[in-house]
Amino acid sequence: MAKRMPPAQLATLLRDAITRLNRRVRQTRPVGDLTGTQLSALTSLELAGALTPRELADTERVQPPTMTKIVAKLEERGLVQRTPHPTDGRQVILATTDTGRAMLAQFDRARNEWLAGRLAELTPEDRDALQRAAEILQKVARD
Amino acid sequence: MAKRMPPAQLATLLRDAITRLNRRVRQTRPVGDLTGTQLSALTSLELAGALTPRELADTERVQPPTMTKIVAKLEERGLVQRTPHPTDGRQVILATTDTGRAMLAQFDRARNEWLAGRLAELTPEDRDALQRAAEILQKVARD
DNA sequence: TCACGGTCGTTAGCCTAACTAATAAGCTAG
DNA sequence: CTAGCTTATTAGTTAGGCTAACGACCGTGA
Repeated sequence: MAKRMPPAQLATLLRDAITRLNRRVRQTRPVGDLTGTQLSALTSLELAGALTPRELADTERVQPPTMTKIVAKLEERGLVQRTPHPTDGRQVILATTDTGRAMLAQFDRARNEWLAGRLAELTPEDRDALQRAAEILQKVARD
Repeated sequence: MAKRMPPAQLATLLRDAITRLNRRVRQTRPVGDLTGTQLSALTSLELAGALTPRELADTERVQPPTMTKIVAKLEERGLVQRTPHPTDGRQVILATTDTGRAMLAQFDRARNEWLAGRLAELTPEDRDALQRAAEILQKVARD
């Protein structure tokens, strides 16, 4: 591995690597027509269990009106379900439907296929390094 | 660090980490108004020296009409320059102008600021891990 | 108790960025 | 020299983001 570099240079290197990999992964968008944004929102919702639109917007780092549109499309396809909030009449509770969960599993598999294949070709040491890095990056990205 | 995980699971973890970090970095769009797309195209062009619109579209993994629009905006701001192809009358040669190069340097600095700050807060060991990971990811992303 | 300020979700309107289809211009091989 | 390919552009559509504005609803303080 190359010499230890200053944070600014590492930032450039990391950003470049991540941008490229991200494009790469996005290109392998599979059959069916959930866009990346929709898939991401649906995933967040599934992970959280149930969220209000506002909460989902916050986790997706998007403004509420944007989330309104995204949710509308997901609802159109029967992937998420709205129910009224039990005590607060303003709020709405969003949750994934069974259809949504099934779709999610299917897409996740297809989406991961390319990257997983690539990773399988690496040495176990390289994979360990990436696993550690992923955990660090999660922390860094978290606000 | 967690137990060693199979490639498919690592792929999910990595993809998630990278998606989040990418959004984060994109949010720190600096002063002046070059969009991410425009910045990316300008960068590719600068790295390659000179390209035709088709070649630039290919490197950006975008369809030619999309690149037409991007280039039009960059040209409007005097950041890239078109010159006719010496032998093929259909083609056009694109290159960055001095203004474009200056803008590029400035934006790159601003773009890195947030991430570099974040990285500076990590331990040297964590930074080493990220550096190694970035190098591995470059390889993985390279077709 | 009720009026008023704040919150939640949505609508409307705008912009960027991507796509496909169609077209004009130019090249090249038979 | 013409028929067919390639290059770039134009036109039109869709997704996805934003801000501004609004109606419905909550909760608190006079």
